Amino acid sequence: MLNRVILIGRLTRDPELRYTPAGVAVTQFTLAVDRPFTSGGSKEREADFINIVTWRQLAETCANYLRKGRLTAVEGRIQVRNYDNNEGKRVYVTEVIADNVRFLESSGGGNREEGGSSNANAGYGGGSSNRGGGSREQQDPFIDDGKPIDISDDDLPF
Amino acid sequence: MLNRVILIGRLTRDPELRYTPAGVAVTQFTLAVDRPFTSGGSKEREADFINIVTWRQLAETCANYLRKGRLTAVEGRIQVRNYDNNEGKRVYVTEVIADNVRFLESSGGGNREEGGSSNANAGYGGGSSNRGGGSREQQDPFIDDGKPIDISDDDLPF
Amino acid sequence: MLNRVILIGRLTRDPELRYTPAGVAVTQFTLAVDRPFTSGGSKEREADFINIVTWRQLAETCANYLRKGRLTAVEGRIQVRNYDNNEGKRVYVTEVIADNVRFLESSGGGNREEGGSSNANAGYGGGSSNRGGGSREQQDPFIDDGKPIDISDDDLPF
Amino acid sequence: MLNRVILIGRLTRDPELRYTPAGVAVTQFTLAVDRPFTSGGSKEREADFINIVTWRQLAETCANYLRKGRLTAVEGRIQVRNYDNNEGKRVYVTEVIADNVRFLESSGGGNREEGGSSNANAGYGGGSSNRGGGSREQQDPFIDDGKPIDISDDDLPF
DNA sequence: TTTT
DNA sequence: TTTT
Repeated sequence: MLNRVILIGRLTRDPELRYTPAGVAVTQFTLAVDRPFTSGGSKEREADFINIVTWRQLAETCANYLRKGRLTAVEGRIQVRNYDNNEGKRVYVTEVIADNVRFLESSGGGNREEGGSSNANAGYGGGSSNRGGGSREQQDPFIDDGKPIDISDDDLPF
Repeated sequence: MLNRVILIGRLTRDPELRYTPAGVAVTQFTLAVDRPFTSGGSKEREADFINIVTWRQLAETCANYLRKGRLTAVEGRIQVRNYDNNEGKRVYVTEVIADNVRFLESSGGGNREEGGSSNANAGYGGGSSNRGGGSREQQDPFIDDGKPIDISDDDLPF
Repeated sequence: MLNRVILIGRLTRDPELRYTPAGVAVTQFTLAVDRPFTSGGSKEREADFINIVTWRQLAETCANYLRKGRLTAVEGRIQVRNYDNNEGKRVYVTEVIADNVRFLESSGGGNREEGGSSNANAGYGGGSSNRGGGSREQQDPFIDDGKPIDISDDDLPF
Repeated sequence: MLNRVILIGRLTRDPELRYTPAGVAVTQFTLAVDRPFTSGGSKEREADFINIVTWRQLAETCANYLRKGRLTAVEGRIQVRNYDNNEGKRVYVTEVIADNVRFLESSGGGNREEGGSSNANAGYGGGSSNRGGGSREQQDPFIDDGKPIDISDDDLPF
């Protein structure tokens, strides 16, 4: 009936872009979301590692501009898939299907692998527009203003 | 950093109340949340089955008043636990830790097991106040007004 | 950047459907959302009265099926408009622009004006399809199943 | 019943800290939240300017560390107050009462008034602990790690 | 101007 | 393993 999730956290690694056999772009990444407390006596801050999936144009934009370590806001819904693994056991997978992603940090801010970002973008961008279709020409949105970026998907079923 | 979930769906079965060795009440149930679309050519409405966990006073109230089939709103955060199963394989479990639950349907409305509700309440309520501590005397909130109920936990870590 | 609101409350009166000069449907209603506490010594439950605006197809469906007193979930974003009133003073108006509305109560449940619903629907529905265009033929969704209804707008700017 | 808001935007000015006659800290600020589209033919990005109110410890922390222009996430609920103005007319005020605020930018990042931040903090901090009570000694959380800060209120009524 |  |  109603299923809404909003998360802010950091990517645990660079996003992974793939294509379905029909050529639809899918990007997956994991968000580390710090818990609002420390458990037990531990001074260590714990986090939940939450799998995010994006589709189509949003997938391509995420693949182009998100990188490991970036602070990111994600809006979407929880989806629970299940499949039978190779031992015939049913496995349940919970993911957040994002329909709105906000890049809260420009390439310069707090990213440990400086300079890697624009290089990787070119690679991803080139590949995607050749294979997946639907990818408009994009510029690195961080180049001219340093402002966070807003992107949404078109809200189609997936 | 920020982790917020809001769901509306129906319980797939009666909630299960347990107690930790330290006597803390924990209630679990599953919410069936209809997806906003039908996939492929199917006319069948699909749902996500999302596991909900509540603690302490909120756990007792949920065990007392929620029943299979009831339309319910849940507010909380996504938590990902992992443990090693008996084959030494790491298993990941995703749950929503609820801190706010709203009962959107009184016992009369759309429930197939009419009258079962107040009976079960007594059973649960008696058990919980003996074992778990912290349970104040409660009346069936549906008796006198038929209004939805609001309950929240105290927001402590768990 | 990100602006998300989720409310559950009851309509303070029947929704009002209008049309812009260009023929676009707009429906407004107010949601009474009980506060999670009682202020001061008062036993009275207070509420916030929050103005909701819906557009186009969602507006027509809300006008057709929502009625005073109905428990309703609304998802949307906060919008702040301002205009200069007839004394030349700037007035600020805050509304929630809904893109998703869930009817949590069928016509039978908790509505004091029994039977008024289907009558009013016909009136609204007839008027709207004549004037506004874009309104598909609709049946009362409560007739055959008594399930809550899900409706969303098409996510266009407004 | 349920009333949840999540916003990400930038402060339009420095926050304002006041105290009630009873000595309770209240901080107000306005968040500029860019709309997800541009209206009409305009290339200008529009924003909603949303008033935020925080209470007690959260108020003091916001006053200490938030500054004009900072990217900030706010979680809370919509509240509608009304009062009669000096012409005897009823005025309605809509605000977001925040119970959770996340500072998404450290003092260095994207702030146009460089260096102003730590100075102002000291001023506010000193004042608040003298007048308001309840303010624990705090360090500038940005000094040692550059990570965003998480703060919540104690969830009491206000 | 407010709902249950 | 699922609800209406």
